[in-house]
Amino acid sequence: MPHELPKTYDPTAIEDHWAEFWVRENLFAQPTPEPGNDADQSFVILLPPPNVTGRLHMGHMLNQTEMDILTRWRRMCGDRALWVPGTDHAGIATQMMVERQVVSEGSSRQKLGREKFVERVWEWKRHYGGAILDQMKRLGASVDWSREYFTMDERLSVAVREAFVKLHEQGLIYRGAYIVNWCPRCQTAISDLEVVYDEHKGHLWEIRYPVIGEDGKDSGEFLTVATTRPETMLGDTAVAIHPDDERYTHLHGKKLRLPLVDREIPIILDEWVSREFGTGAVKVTPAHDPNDFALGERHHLPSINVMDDTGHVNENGGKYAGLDRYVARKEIVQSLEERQLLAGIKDHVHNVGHCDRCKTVVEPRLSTQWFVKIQPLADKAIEAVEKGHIKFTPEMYAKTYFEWMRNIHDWCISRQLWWGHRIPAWHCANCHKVTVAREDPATCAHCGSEKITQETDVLDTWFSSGLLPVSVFGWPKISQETRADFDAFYPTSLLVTGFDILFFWVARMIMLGCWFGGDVPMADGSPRELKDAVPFREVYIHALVRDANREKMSKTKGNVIDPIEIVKQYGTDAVRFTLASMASPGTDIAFNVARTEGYRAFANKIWNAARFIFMNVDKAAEVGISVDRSVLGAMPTVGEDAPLEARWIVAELHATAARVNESLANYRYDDAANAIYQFFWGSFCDWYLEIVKLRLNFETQPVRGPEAALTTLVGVFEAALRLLSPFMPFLTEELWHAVYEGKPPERSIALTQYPQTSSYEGDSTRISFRHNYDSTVLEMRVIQSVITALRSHRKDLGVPEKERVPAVIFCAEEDGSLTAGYMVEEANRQLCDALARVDLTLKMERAPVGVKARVEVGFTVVIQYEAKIDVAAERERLTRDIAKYEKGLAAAERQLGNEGFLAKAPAPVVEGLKKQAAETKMLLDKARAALDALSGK
RNA sequence: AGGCGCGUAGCUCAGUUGGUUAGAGCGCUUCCUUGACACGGAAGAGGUCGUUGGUUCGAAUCCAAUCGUGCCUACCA
Repeated sequence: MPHELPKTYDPTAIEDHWAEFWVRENLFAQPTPEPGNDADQSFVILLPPPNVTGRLHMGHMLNQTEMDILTRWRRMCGDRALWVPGTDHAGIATQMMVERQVVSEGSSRQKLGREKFVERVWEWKRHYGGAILDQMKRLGASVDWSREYFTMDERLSVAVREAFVKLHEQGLIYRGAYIVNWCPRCQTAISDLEVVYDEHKGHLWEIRYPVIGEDGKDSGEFLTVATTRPETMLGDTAVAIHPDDERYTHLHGKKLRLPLVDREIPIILDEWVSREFGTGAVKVTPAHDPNDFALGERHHLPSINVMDDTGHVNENGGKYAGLDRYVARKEIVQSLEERQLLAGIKDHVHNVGHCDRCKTVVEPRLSTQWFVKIQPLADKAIEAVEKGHIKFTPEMYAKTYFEWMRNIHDWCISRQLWWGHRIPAWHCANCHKVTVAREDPATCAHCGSEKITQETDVLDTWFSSGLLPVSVFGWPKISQETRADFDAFYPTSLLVTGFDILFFWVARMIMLGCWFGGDVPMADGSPRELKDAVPFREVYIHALVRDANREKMSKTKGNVIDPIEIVKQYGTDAVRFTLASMASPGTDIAFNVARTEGYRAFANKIWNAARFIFMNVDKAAEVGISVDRSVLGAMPTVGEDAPLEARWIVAELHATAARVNESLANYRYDDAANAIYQFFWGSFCDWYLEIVKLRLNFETQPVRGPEAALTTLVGVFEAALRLLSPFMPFLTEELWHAVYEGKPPERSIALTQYPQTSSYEGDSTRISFRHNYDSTVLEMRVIQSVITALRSHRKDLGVPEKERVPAVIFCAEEDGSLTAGYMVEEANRQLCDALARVDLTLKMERAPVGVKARVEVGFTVVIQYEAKIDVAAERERLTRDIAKYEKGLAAAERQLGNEGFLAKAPAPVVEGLKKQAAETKMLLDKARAALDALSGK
């Protein structure tokens, strides 16, 4: 069956087909292994769950490309590879989205009521929630779709409830009134990490608070405070000054009358107050500021909440009640001014916190919330990394991790939302105590009353996603029958994620994983130690994908690159390769489509190499020669008697495979990708294919030569496809199937063996890669440099491209015997003849002076061609060369004359430099002679 | 305010423990539509490695200072 491939590679024509094929065939499903399997053989990776409302962006694509490369690589290396996909229910984002939808229909969340609204969210999720995973399917991510999770799934919800109840039993969950970041628009508490600070030009209002005299009446004196949020004064319960502030010593023990509210408040002394800032007197509003709250605790001050859920002044605000916080601010400032209590307004630049989701200004607010007492969990999480049970790449992120973990605050886990895991706590109307339970209780655990109602708050989304590494493998329901997954797949091998997620997934998964993973005994029944309780053994952190100008992508700037669009234009493989080749650990990726264009060209190059190969396979078939496909699938080998190019390309393939395997083991996707690129294009196509063309003359040559050449050609190509496959799964899948002409030994290239160099050892009739690599490559390099010198020289002389010309290569004694040794071989001279289009003669002597020549280390070539020599240009070139050589030689001689260098530098370095100096001297002499000869004319 | 990075060719980036003449892709110049490929081939040009000082026989690499630049954390009213 002849191969029919179009001249240009068109990714769109094949990618959909294979993407569907991989999913349909369930190719990457990793069934639960039989008990007793070695967990060390597993490579397990959990997709950091994208937001269910999300669309795929470049960051995801980078993240997934890296995971897919590793997973495909480990799978092909023989590991039990498992990549588990899923999505996160994303409490606030999803609720917001559906709420907007409901409002656009003229209804509202409140009108629908909790139950109906939650049903609406589920409905939305069923219809649109799979978008990002569908995109993943199209991009060929080799995940196990049969294990797809959603954080609100029943089995994962069981884990959430278990974790909550357990932490509660352990005394690590408490409920209380504290200052939290409150979003008045989302009407929920949000985490510190969901608050983004923006610099904002505001004001510092200075307000005069009347001092109350001994008699209980205003003394006529004032204490001036400074504030950026004057409206919070309605809730002031003190004013604080520094105890050593001499300006205010006489006010110690006095009271003030809070303007507009007429409340008597004390002056308190606290060293926290900065004497330099503002007026040195700070109003204290414990219900609306975390620092003030702490002051209030220290000084036993009451907290007066003056704001409601929506950011409006509440009934405690007297006549300002009902006003929006900014309207209230304006009116309060005006009232103060009218009463001459405003001492001044100064411009003040400060940071204002905004809700990460909706950009509304966050209101620090006292409210009753549920918290996790985090220190015990953090301690374990710190220990796990300190002891090396979890390794970070790049290492510097461990520092960031420690920094954050060591300064951690208790975790506010309650959210005033409807979409999420509802907190399993019931309040009793009778005894007012709380019942926390695994199963919904009918009565209060304390007094037996039936008048109990479930807590309305839900849990922070991270509470559930942080549990994923344990929960996706069955925790907490680990029994003798159900534990096979956990035994085989926990701890997972690796988490791949962006640095911006360090404190979300990474930190939380480590804390919760170490805490609950340890509950599950090992397969042999022994207790699980911390090193095996960790959720993953390694963390690889990648950087940000920026635009071509290194700008951060953002919707407002309009510079967002949609990966799907780029994929449509250039093909998935090209985009993947772009990301991989730039994914150097710790460096942001400036995504430039010019580069993707280059890798599309690379794909096209391989495609055309395949066309060439298939063309020859077909030609061979016509004369009855067929390729022995039974030798494919392993690492190609050749005998010592094989022609140079065959020995060389096989040696290069082995070297490349070694480098790629090593690079991937160190997360050097860039090194790995570049090594393959260099091999495929620079070695295989540029040199090997050009040479092998000479061998594939089926009509005129004896059969054995072309047949052997064809076998090596196909063998190396097939192995190289496997090497490239994790990076370019689509192209390689297509061509690999074509190599086997529809009768492949596996369903997919992804299930074949990854090229390894170790398989090359042990067979003495074959050249050993390690043993012969150097000599083969050296020989080839010499041939290449001769060919390049000839080509270059042709250009200098202006020889027409197609013209075949006589040439002489001079290898004098002083040049050493290396080149001469190789050029004595007729086969090698023939290679030079063919690739440089010359008729080459070897002369073991010095090149004649005064002849236009090309001088190289080890040899000189002269092409016999009548050419007009541009004397001026030639002189300029020689002069430039001489200067370069002189400089190099002087530097080398200076160092060689340095006794310290000779005494201390290692011998190979000294030897190398000596050799280099000699070579440079030779080149310099010849260049000088040539210049003299030129001038003599 | 603290912490962490980065500064190498026109652009985007490699350069692992200091060691021979600092690499790649894209872009650029010249020539070539030769039977795999013009998304191609061939040959080239292009860098005092931000600056200054130090350690060393030897520094892009280590140290210090300095300039520039980016990010993270905190959030003094």
